[in-house]
Amino acid sequence: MHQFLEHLKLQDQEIKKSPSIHNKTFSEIIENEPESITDEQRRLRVWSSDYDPVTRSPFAKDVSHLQSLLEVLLTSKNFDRARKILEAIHPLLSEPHTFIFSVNKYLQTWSHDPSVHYGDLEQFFSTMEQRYGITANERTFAIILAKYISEDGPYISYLNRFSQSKKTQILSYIDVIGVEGLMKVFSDNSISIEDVPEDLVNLFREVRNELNDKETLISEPEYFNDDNTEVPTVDKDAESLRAVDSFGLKVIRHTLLGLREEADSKEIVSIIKQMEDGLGNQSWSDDEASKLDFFKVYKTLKTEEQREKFNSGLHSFNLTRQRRLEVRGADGAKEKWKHEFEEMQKRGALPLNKGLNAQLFQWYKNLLPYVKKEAEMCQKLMDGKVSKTDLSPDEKKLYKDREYYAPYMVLVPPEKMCVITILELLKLNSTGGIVDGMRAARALISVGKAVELEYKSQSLLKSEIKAFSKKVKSTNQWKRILSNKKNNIIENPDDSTDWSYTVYAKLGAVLTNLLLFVAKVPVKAHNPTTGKTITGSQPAFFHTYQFLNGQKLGVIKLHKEIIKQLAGRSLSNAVQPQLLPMLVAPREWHSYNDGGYLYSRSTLVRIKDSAETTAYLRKAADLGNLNEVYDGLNVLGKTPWTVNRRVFEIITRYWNSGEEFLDIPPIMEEPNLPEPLPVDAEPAQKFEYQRKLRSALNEAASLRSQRCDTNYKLEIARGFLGEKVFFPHNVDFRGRAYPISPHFNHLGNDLTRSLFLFWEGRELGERGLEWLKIHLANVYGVDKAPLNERVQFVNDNLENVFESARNPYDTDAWWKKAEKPWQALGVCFELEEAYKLENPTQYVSHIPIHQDGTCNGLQHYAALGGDIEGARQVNLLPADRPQDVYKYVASLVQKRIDAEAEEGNKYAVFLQDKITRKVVKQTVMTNVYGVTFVGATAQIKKQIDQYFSGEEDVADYARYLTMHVFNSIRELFEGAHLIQDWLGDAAKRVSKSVRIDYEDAKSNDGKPNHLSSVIWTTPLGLPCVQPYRISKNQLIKTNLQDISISDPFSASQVDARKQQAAFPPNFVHSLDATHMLMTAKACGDARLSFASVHDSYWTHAADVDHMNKEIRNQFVKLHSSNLVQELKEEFEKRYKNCLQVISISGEHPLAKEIKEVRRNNVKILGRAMTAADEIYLEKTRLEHLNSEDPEKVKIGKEMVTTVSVTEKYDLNSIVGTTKNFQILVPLTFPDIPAKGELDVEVVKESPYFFS
Amino acid sequence: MTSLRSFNPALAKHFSAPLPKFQYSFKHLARRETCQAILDKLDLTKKYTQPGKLDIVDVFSGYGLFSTMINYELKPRKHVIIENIKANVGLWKEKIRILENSNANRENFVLYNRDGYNWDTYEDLISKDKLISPSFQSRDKIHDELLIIGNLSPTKYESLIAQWIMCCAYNNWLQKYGRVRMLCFVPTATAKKFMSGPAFGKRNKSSVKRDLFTNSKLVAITETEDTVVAEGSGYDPRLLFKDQPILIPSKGTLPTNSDFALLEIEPENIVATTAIEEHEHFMQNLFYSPSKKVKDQLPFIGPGALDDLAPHIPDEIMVKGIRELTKSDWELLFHVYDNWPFRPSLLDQMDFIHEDSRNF
DNA sequence: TGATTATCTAGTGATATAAGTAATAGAAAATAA
DNA sequence: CTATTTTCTACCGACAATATCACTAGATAATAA
Repeated sequence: MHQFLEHLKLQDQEIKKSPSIHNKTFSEIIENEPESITDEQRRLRVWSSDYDPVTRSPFAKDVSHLQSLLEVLLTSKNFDRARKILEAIHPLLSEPHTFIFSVNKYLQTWSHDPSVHYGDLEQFFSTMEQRYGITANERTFAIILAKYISEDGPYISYLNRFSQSKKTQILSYIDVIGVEGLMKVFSDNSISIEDVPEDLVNLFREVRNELNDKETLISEPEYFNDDNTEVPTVDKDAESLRAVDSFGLKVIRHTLLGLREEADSKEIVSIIKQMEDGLGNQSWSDDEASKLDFFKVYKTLKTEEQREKFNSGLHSFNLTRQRRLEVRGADGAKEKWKHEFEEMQKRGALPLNKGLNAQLFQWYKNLLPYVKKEAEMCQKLMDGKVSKTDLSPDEKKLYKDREYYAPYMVLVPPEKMCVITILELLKLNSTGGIVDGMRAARALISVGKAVELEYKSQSLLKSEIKAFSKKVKSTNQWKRILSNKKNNIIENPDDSTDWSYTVYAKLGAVLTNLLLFVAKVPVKAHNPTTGKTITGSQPAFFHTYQFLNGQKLGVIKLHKEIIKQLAGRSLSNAVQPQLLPMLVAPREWHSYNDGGYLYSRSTLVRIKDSAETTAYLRKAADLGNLNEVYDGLNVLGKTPWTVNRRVFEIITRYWNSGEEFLDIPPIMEEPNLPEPLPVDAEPAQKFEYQRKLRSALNEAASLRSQRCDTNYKLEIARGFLGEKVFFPHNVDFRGRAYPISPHFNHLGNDLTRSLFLFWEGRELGERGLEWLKIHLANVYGVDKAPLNERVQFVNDNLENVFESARNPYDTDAWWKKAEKPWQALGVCFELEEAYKLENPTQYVSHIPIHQDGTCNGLQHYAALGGDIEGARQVNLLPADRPQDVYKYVASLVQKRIDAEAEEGNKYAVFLQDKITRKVVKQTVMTNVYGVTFVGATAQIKKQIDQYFSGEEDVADYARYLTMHVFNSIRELFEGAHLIQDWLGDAAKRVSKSVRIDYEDAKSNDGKPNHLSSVIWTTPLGLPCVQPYRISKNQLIKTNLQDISISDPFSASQVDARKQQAAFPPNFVHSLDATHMLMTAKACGDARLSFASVHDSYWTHAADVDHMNKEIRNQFVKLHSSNLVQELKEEFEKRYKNCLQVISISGEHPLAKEIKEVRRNNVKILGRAMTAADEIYLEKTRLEHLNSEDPEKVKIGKEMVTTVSVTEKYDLNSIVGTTKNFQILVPLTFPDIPAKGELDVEVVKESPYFFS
Repeated sequence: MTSLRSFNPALAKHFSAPLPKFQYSFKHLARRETCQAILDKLDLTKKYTQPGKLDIVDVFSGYGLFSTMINYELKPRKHVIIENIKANVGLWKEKIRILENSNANRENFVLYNRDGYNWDTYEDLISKDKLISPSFQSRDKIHDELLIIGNLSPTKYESLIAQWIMCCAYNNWLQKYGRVRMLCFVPTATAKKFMSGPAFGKRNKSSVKRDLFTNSKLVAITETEDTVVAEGSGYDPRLLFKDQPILIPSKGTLPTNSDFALLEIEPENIVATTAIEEHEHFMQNLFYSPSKKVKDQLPFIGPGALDDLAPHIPDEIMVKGIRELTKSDWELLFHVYDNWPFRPSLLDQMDFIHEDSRNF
């Protein structure tokens, strides 16, 4: 015992600080620099639990910096520098075997250099082998093989050095060897089909039979253009659309989407021509391809065969467009500005309020030389052509800064960087709570990230071009040949390294600063003293700061003139083209970071700052645990959509009127500002004035941002009219799915949702027609009646429906009174069309029908708790009519209040007749999210405010009412609350626990660190890591201002409060997400079109019955096991090596015993015991107990620690007395609440479970 | 030590009782000797020569030793104690009870159980409850019938002292009756900042405003614990030299070892104009980076400010650091700014974060 | 030349910034005595 | 080790404070031996 305490004394000597390489510039890094790094420093650390095989490298930040430097230096062919970086990486790696990935990266890029020969590669590798003891993997061999091939070396004999299985693996690296290379290899007769990877067999066959279809060879892939080729725009259309333009609907189609490709449109146009007979007397000319309403054509097709052919032709056309969209988007924007600029010049004067685009082009022209110059300076610096010696201190600083970002500045052509900078700054207008401006930090980061995105798209494109070299067939055809290949063929998923925030910020700051410098706007003003009108130009952007509760906030503001020109519109081009909806199905998810768009990387899980989440995810992906998640998401991604043109036209008309209509806000008028006060007004009045002013401005800003947001949605929708579109999805950390494309997606409000149609159609049938009607009733607001009554409701209103469809603009049209009017209108159109047919059931419907869970969170809680009464209220039990929870709660509240009113309670008397469903709804909903009493009171207050004239104290009434609502909810969902409480308690214990690890436990203030997040695994295998930690801020100096961002690499303490409060809702959400993904998979397997908004599942009317069955089956399947019990077991495993702090009475015998142990230890230690010390001793004890050495075990058994003495006691019995003595005990979890009698199977028979 | 001439013997027993345990982050003078020394230094009897006419508004007096002593010295017509912290209200009720018993409260203490932070308190004090009715006096001199005492020692009340200073400029609140002297206990950090002169490291916007709108003295400071005070981390040395503040022994405070300072603030004769509001923004913009020079900070004044204003500003000011600017420098800059046609409106400069207030 | 000391630098932590706090209440965490 | 004071108050999608200075440790330059 004594010795351990002595050892503990030694531990006090500080561990040496690690070097910080992450903010060294490329030239400051020398190979092998950190030789001083010890194995101890390099040791892998754990995140939340040492049970999980998920680790954290202490140098992750440095390694990531070096890897990104390596990549960009290689791209710019600085091989010497890159090599230094490469060798600097090695000592920082906690797992040395991963070094091979970096080596391969170097090797591969280096091998493309013409001056390098295959001998050099082999030489280089053997050097590395000797120096670092790494072993080559198949990719390494593939790289060398590729060099052999390209130099016509003896590649076959090289390949034949390897065993057959190894050969096969080497050949599977298409991205390295390239299709052309593979063809060479395959054409060699010594290679047999057994050597060929399974997924390349097609290619192999193709090669061996190639002679048969030589004529399909074309000289080069169609998109293989240089960056400086012009992107065609269509003048005629731009002209004819200007009228629309003035209403605020700009057209993105011809700049972003209609990058017209003669070659590619040919195929689809010819298909359409072939089908002309079936299309009546319409005819199509070539150049109309870009204006085609593909959906309109598609709908008219009669046979399955036709449709298949059409879809296939369209796919090929769209694939090209999608590529262009992602890779060339920035050019499109520039061309549009240029076009308008030239038009303006032709017409002479440049009117002030017109021609925003021309203005932008002017900025672009002014900005370009500066950016070019900056890039040149960076290049010079990297070439070592700048001497550092005779610089002034200021210049030295500048130099140092430039040295940091230079490697990243020379990657993307200056032209593109200019466009990106302008677009980003305009896009961010009015974000982050800043009116007419943006947060500077966000702006800089965004610009930096946008450059990165551009660079990555470009390099992905380049590597694709390399893989499919020029001489092969059109890429599309090859892709088809290779389509059954599992992995991404154009990229190695291992080597994606994000740039650091420092790089984003510095790069962004350079570009932003230059733009702020050059961008001017013409102004006119009256000089108040002379009365003359002055004209001149002023900076278009203005860097300033704002104070928020006494905190400084860097801000970039836009000039009023620019704001005027934007006039509450959004800039269509500003939507990152890489993130628009897709024209082809997204790439399937194959890995945690591989899926979605073609040329930009998305992650499976949206991660805020948590490297921990990424680590867990990566591990899960490596273990193959995520496949079911992929499957579900892939179903969502494969659902093709189109825009509902009829509804769109109606919306546009109301939108263009500029007036308020339903949920369309009016065009902004001047905000209604309060009258200014005299200067010597009382302080109280002044502050009141400020308050009013703020609220007026806030209101105006809300309206405008709403209008702006809607504008974005409509513009994107317009761009995709008639198109077949897809939405790539990913999930939040709980597994809930979201479309990646912002603004316009089916998760939007009523207006947005009404624009969505399934591309595929399904004949209604009897049931489908009924469901269509039920859907109408639902969106109309009649969703609490039995299904037949809902059908009846629509039947009763059929005339109204038809009338709505025929005269939608009527002032008091029926559809406008619906709860969700736009969607109602959509259904009206559909029904009217259907009834035009003799037999409406034969109508081919495209509209999605929604099935919503009633209080989905509570449904899961009820299933978890087996709580029959709760289950009944949320329709888990079969019933004749749907239960309305809100109404029921309201009635419970009513009962309570009535009772108290009897007794003369004045609150009760007043509120007696004011208890409605609406009053309680929000509180019931948010109750699942753990709303507190105060929060709920605020909600209720808002609801009952209207009944008060001002004098009475509304808050008292609200509080009173809230109390009853809370009690009623608790009474009704007793089971749910028990579960909720259990989850909360478990989360609290975890987030307040201490790992048995001295280093972790030690902290400055003597209190133990709490480092364990709540982590659980969904039934589909997705690890959920709650990302709530106390963030540590990192300061980045840029030449615009310093910015602080939370350091994503810090492993700081958990935010216990947040962990606890958020766990119950997060857990339930992870379950509903699981349910959704399971249902998606099932529906996908049944080939239904499927979409979802968390707890609302969509499909064709005809397929609703089928989907409903799946919804119920999957729910039962999900809840067939005791999920809470499993969770508890998972927790017990994961946190078994953790201690928790509990408080007991100081008088308790255990307390006395512990005091005794502490006293003894203090004597030896010579200082006060900290919690960390106790943990250290306990850790030592456990190590000895678990040792192989019986001698050690013996010592362990004899050791007495503050923790070991607690083993004799039943801790649960101690808790409860006066608590003032804190002790450490092993982490345990309370027993789970007893499950009720509910058999989940019954939901299979419950019609209103989802409806 | 001289006699405690200002100590009210009637309260001797009261102040000999054990000190209250908790102070709600307020700090107080706890020794009669210290208070006496401060009162001697303030020499207020010369400034308020008509005892029968003086009203004292005493905010957050708390423990109240200093209040009772200043009361005993000045013998005011009314001494309004504004307090609403339960424990302190109790203390004051006790004091008044004692005084009433001993001499019918000839000290004229009135307890006003309201929140001293709230502006309405002062409004009601005069208009509704009419405890005092101050006279409007000319702004040529300091008001001699009204005195404000405020214990703003909790750091969170730093905003209050800042606002009280602005009331001097805007001639509102109690300052509308004339230039009313204020005696304020403030945290040491606040005193160091607010009392800094030009070029001192802690010079900030508030200290400029203090310069512009008031004539203030540092009356007393608490003893610093550590003998070694780093350069620039203490008070402005010129200030210490000029005002020769009384040193409050660290054991003479309640709670012990707490640090604070006493300021005597006399409003200057300022005419309230809208320009003052604009100047506030002007100062704020320049003070974004207080270590930079005027020429570096001018662009933050508004779009085009550097080009438009620079020609009107003398070079020697342009190269001065923001903190180095003196009162007259600032006045010159204000003048230039006032004449700039493109100067941004108050509305444009308002710091404002839009919050999404949408709910279901 | 090697050792020692002065000087410089980057990195870290603390503090200030503005200038209504509160219209609400009750538990939990933080902090001071 | 208690009592008081402060903090915070609904989940997710959705991301952010910055300038300055004093102080430290480690690196570099300078100096004297």
